[in-house]
Amino acid sequence: MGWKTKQGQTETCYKFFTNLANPTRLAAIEHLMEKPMSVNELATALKQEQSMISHNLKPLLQCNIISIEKQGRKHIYTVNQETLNPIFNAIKNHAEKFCPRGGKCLRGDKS
Amino acid sequence: MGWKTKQGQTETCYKFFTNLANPTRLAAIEHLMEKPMSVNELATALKQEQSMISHNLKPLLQCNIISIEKQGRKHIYTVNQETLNPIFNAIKNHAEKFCPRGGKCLRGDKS
DNA sequence: GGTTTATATGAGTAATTATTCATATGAATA
DNA sequence: TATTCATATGAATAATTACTCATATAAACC
Repeated sequence: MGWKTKQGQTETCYKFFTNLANPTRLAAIEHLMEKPMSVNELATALKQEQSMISHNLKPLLQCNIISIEKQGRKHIYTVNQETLNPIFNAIKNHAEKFCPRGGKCLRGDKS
Repeated sequence: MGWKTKQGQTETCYKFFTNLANPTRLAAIEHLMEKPMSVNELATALKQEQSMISHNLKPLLQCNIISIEKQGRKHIYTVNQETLNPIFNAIKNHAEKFCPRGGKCLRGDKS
């Protein structure tokens, strides 16, 4: 496809949004925003398999949406608040301002 | 899945990011940011079928990421700059600050 | 060094999402 | 009102992405 070789913001954004357009990864991010955690802690919190969490953290790490700090055999993941806060705020504002009834249009609700 | 019924930012963001995590839709947005356009103008600019453009504009419209103004038989689409500008700026900053060599990590480049 | 604990990886399958082609709708104009 | 132009929709298929299970790696501790 043409866009794959195209330089510019579109391509950069595509990768970025792709990383965030996943419920497991977003839930992980939401939890990590509360406090940094290890893979198993996240797996427990999200009631998901450890391998699934690992698989999903990987692309976030590659994009520096999260970072890792190894403490012994635990890997503690931390979110990049500097990047994510403004984005989440922008979406929150969007939902409030442009979406009727508290962002209903953003929730897969067809009514 | 649990997250589908869960209230809150995660779910709202999921729908939002899903809409943007697509190369065709991002390319359309990029073009519409230059100037508002009709479906056929976009199809020509992106070298894509008209029906593909229509299919892709639909979810963006539902989320108010773009808006429509009907001029006769033409449907002119306009991007919601108020929402998109801060998000794209945040990603641009992220790429510059956190990604080596101009955001290479965001471009599916494994090197 | 062997064992336990923590995380990562690979490969196959399931689920989701995108795209295409045919056709429907709907507005303008002859 | 028949025709043309512009867009939307539906349904089938293609492509992508997520998930699961088995297993590998790797650090800590005995």
